Amino acid sequence: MYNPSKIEPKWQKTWEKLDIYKAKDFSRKPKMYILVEFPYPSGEGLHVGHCRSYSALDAIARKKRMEGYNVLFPIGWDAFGLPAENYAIKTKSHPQKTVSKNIANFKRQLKSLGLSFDWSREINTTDPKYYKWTQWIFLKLFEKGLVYRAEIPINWCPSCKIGLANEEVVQGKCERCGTPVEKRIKKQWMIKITAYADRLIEDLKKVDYPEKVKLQQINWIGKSYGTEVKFKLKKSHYLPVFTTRVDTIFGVTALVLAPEHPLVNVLTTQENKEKVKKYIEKIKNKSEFERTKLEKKRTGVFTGSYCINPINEEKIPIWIGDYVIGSYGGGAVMVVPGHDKRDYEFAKRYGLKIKEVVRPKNQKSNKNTLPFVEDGILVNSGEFSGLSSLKAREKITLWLEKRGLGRKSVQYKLRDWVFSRQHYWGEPIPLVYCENCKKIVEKIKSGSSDIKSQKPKFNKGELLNPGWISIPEKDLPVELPFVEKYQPTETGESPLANIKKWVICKCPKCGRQARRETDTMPNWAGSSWYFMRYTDPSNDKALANSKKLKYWMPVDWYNGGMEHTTLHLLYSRFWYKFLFDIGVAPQDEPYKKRTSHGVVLAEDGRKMSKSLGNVINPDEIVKKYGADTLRVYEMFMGPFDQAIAWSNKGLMGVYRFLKKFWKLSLECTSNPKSSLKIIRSIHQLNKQIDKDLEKTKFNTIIAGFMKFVNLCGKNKKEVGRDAIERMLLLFSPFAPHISEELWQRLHPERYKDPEYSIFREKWPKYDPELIREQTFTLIIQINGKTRDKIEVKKDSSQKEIESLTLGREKIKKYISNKKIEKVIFVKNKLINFVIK
RNA sequence: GCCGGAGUGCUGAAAUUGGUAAACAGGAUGGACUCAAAAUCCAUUGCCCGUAAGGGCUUGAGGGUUCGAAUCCCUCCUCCGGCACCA
Repeated sequence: MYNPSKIEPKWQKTWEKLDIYKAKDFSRKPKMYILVEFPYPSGEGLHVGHCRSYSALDAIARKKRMEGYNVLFPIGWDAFGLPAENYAIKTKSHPQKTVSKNIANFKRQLKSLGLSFDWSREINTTDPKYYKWTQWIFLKLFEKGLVYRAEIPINWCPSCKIGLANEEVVQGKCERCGTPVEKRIKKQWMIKITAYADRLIEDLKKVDYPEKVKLQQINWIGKSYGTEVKFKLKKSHYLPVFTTRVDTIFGVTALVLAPEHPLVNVLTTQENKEKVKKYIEKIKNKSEFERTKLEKKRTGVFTGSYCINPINEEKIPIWIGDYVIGSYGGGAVMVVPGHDKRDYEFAKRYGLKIKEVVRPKNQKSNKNTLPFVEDGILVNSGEFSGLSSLKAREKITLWLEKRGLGRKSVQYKLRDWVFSRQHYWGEPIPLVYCENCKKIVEKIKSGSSDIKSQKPKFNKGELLNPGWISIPEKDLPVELPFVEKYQPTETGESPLANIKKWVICKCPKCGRQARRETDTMPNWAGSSWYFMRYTDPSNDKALANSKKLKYWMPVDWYNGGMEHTTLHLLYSRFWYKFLFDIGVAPQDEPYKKRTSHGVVLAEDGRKMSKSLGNVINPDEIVKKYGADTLRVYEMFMGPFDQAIAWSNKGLMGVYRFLKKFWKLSLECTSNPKSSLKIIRSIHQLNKQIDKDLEKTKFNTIIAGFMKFVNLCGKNKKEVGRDAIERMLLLFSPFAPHISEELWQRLHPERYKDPEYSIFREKWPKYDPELIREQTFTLIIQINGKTRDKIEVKKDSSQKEIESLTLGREKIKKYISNKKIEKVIFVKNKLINFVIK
């Protein structure tokens, strides 16, 4: 009887004792670093979705070990962040406590699945020994001038009185209480990820990611090429405007500024002051949701000022409009109503002129419907009329460039990374604010004090952010103090701000009183470099030893969810590039190959959630049917990268299969040799697995195993030990417990060595000679329709086959007295007679 | 709106350098075993006509290329994912 609850814990214990999955730093074997996204240890426990991707990558890790690789397959905990904080608040227990409790539970669950993680390298982002290095990396970014402070709007829930992360805003409302979210301006730490935008796009060429992921990252970064045009204001001031369609510049009939544009006040004339003020007030009161989702109508107000179009000296009115984004392209747009949909609507609404300056190619008539938004041929554009849009963009930009009125320009949609959170449960930002140092830095900056003669030396970040001073490396980590009240505060400040004792400190630069930064890092911080820490998890001199980094990095295969494409995956690539630039990382890309898994939905097709009561608990499945059943089922359920609903019936099918296989292998071992049919079939399966596993086609691999077991079941007398042994070796990465148990029953003598395990065996190689078929099924078609098939000797010539097939009764009947027009012959595949 | 992906039996799905459509599993139906149920085993199962032999049809819809299309091209519909006033 197959009894997984008996054999599984037994082997899990043995494997742990043998330390069989430990990765060795440095080895003559080739290295293979296989990585799964480390989980956030939630209070709900392990999700069957974790099991899906972890068992799949576990199978790959196990196979690679058997193939002779020195495999690193580590695991850890991403335990900082809002969910942990909220869970702690909900359960009224300190996050430190809940996190360690949840980790213990997760660990037990992962171990009960028999995953081959190297537990000696377990890491935890909330461990001060770990986040010391998260803080260190932040300080390096600061030191190199990539960190700055900016006033940016955050999501503010007026009811809960806290700042919300974007992920917590659902359809413009607070996730918890449903109150519409407002924008509040707050000073935040920013990291200049935009400085790496080009490299983040360019280097995608070097890596093996799904095209979908690459495209999504490229779109997210959103690079567009265009021209910055300087519109003349009064007193030789200029207003720069970015456009990708400089070919339409003769059609400009207004400029529109974002409401938050810095020149709004200057440009508003006295008589328009009141109107503009009211308008901006109205915009501010609109929530972001209303501005983007509900109200697609473009509104605006005239400032009363004009500027001069540099191309033709035309006088252009300057407006303010809510459809212009402040943070993109300088926050100003040239309105070309004839050739842009939004501008057209705006112009119609406010009675602005509409000019046609581009016409479709091959069209001469004047009855052209505007707006015409595609490229075409320029008209009404002075000396540039007649040029194609493409040519005109080039020529006009050049014309402007020569006169100092414009230049080529590149814009990105990617914004800098908002790096501070006003929450408790995160890494403290290792900076202090010192009034005294601020004065000194300001003096240096104003030139009244020479930087070289200054006693305390300031780094680039300190000069860029006057008053903000780095904590010296020797004083890291800045530990998160234990507090009683970790709830978000009414003021929107981090709860750390209330701990006077912690906040007030000595400035490490000048020794005078200073105060600590009380904001913490976002939960993306710790996960942006964790894969490096696995190479050397307990190093206290560096984030990891450079030789170990050089040996293990880059990650050879990284699997994770699609939802991390534009956040975690982009952030961690950015940090790795930065660490490469300062000589810490050995390459400029962290992951060689990325694959992604689909989510596991509930049986009803909806997302699993406690409130819907449709959650599948892996513990129960393991208890009832065993870890092997769960693992194999989750690999079999469907294509790996696709979202799939759970099915208890499907799970049962896999359980039946394992039981069948158990019986078969115990019955068929007295016979040493299998028939050619059986042995050939297992070699074919061997080949299929080698091919399909690289493509993450786990479902077809499991189907292959089932097919083979069915074949054996129908031909029991032909099945021998040799086939079963090979099957066990092939099956072991997918269903490790049952395979090892049956292997032991086949080879009890080998297990006298206490160090022995099936996982110390070599991965079997298939014999290409053996699977080469002598015959094949010839498809006989008439006019492309299959009418007959016969077994034919391989490599038969067309002549041989023609005489063979034309003699057949069935074929004769079809052809009868009709004329054969053409014969199509595909070697070793088919013959097709075209008749009339 | 833009960008990406997909649409195949009752269900999850296989088949992609164009060449046997529906592998494998679930479900269903019938049968064996059983007092009975569970478990197990056997058979059937894309649809239509036919007792059968056999024939016809079939990969979201329509068109095209081809000896031959689930696969390539065009138009359209639907669903999923991402972005969303990015000038």
